[in-house]
Amino acid sequence: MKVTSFDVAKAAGVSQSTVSRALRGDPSIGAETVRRVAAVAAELDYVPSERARDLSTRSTRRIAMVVDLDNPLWALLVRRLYDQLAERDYRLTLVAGHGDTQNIESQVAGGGVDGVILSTVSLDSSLPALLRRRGVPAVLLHRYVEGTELDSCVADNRAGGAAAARMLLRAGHRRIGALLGPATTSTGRDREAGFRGLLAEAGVELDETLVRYGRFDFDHGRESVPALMEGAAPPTALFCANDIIALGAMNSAHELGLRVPGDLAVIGFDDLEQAAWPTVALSTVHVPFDDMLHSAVTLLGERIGGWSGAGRLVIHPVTPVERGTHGPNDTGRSV
Amino acid sequence: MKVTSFDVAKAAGVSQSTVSRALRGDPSIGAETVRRVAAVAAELDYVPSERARDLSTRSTRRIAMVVDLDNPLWALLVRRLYDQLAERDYRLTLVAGHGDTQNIESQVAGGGVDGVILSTVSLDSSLPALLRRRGVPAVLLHRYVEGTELDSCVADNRAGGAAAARMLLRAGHRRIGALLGPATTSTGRDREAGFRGLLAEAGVELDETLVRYGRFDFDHGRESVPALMEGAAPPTALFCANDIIALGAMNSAHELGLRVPGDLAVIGFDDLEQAAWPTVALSTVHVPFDDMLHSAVTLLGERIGGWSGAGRLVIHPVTPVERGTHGPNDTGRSV
DNA sequence: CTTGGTTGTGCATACGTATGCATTATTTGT
DNA sequence: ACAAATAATGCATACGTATGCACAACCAAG
Repeated sequence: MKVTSFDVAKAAGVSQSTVSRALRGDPSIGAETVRRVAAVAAELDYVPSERARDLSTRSTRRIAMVVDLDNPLWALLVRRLYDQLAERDYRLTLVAGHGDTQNIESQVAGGGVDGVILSTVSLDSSLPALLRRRGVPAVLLHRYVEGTELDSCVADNRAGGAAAARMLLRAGHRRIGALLGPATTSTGRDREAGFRGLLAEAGVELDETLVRYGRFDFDHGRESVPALMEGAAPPTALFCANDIIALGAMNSAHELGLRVPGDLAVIGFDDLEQAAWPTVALSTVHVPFDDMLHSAVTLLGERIGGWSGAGRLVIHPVTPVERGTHGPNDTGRSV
Repeated sequence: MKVTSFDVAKAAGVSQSTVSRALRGDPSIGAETVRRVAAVAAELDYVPSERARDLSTRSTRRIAMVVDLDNPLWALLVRRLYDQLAERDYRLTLVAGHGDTQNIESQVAGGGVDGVILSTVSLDSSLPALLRRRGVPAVLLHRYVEGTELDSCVADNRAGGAAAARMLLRAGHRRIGALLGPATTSTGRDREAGFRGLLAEAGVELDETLVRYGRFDFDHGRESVPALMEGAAPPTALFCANDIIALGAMNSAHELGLRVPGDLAVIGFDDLEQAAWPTVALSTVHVPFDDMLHSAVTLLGERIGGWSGAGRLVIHPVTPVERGTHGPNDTGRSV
């Protein structure tokens, strides 16, 4: 039924190995033979079996990306990653971090992919160790795990947290709240550390009743704001650990009839496309995802190429972006 | 280096075939043997080679989804599709529709995937024909191509276009503009046809100078509005062929200092998550993507199972969603 | 005319699992 | 106690490509 390289070989009057070599551009095959084989292959509508090739070459030219599909950020990452990989002739397979561990492990360690990009591991995940043990090339993206020997590409989240705090302080805010990310992720911790660090440095006290931890999602922002604003001494500004949380917060503020930033200033982190939309104009911290992905793919490529050495950590600089949501309070509510 | 089923066999004192059967739960293997083999396999940290299995079984348990990564809608589709496939123990590989044809074809027809979901084909794409010729199970999602024999799952775009028009008419609009999608897609055409059809039925003339065709993206909306509103007789309402276009239009209106819907009413199509956000409150037409994906996966599963028959077309009903952007004009500008 | 080098092809086998069929051990029926 | 049925396992091979090595043909140099 299906046409194989043997069929092509027979029709072209050569051996199967010659067909394989001719079609793959092996220089040891005569020009005339290459032409004939190519003609016959086209004639028979022959397409090499990817499955057989994968087994024979011990490579699939496929990369798995482990992501959290509930976090809208992944769409941005995947879109860019896809092109980066395509340039190097790699395919992309998606693996959701929320699946059962067993399943995830078999997907990344069963030889079905040449490498793995991890963008969703929490600090205590067993995945990095597994990948190392099995010798599967892997890179951590947007996260890192201490003690692992894997390469990591991250943004300078600590500096970004500090930059966000600085923006709010400059706008005159002193009573500042924070909607932070999960403490189980390096991203969450670093952004928090940078933010707290700068406030402390500036001698501004952070009221812990105005600090909430939660997931990196819309609902965290949306559900936290009402409680915060109904307190006795509500904040005049809110640091959100990423843009999604910030968008949730802004929407909640809108529902409560609060003006942003007049009644409540908001600042995010990531600089999603939406943040730049006129109707949003979210002040945030720009993360160079393109650069991060580029490094990640480069590092992964080196590992796949056989490079073995200590795990490297590439930290990408971030840039504060002043838009319209971090401005001063105009209610006199501030200290 | 890598541990194979032969290694496990030797260590357990059985043959390779017994290992294979034991680990896959073949009932013809004795309980005691299964136990011993499983123990040894765990001991040796054995993981079956996916590549070898793929070749041997002529199946990869992998589905390719061909999408347009520039359209934010794909993120929503993929997220849901992933879970649907996971339930049936299938993996997901992404294929960008914007890549070069050669590459796309080899990805879907090289035997690397068990089936294909096409969500980005234009009406003249050669992909459906290719897949049929090679006998690769495939389903069209959110699009259809006339004359193809593939199964298709779509929304009732025609009815949706009509519903949108009806909402605008009920709010009193008579001078209506439209930002339509590409005429090369069934989605674009059907939504347009439904919209035009209902206006004609209601005896309302559509001024062709207020109609613009473009891509299903943010910029289409954002760039079209200024030109439309600067004309001699600007529209009081705008039908956008999808929510992304509508969001672009709303942002543009915001930049021009126009109130929505007071100065310009806007209506979208798809009902993305964002449309329901309080700050957006976009009136739109709900498309049941979950249901569509469910049918698509079901149909595809049947095809993979060997079912062969005429191409089926499943049309899913849509629901108008009245939010805050389609209301009446309050400037007296209307006819 | 011989030797050594080059070029182009074929042979044989590896990749690691799944599975049809034959084989042996065990149980059941009479 | 013997034939027949059943249960458990091993043997051999298929899946379709890539590739190391041997080989044949041809050519140039001595």
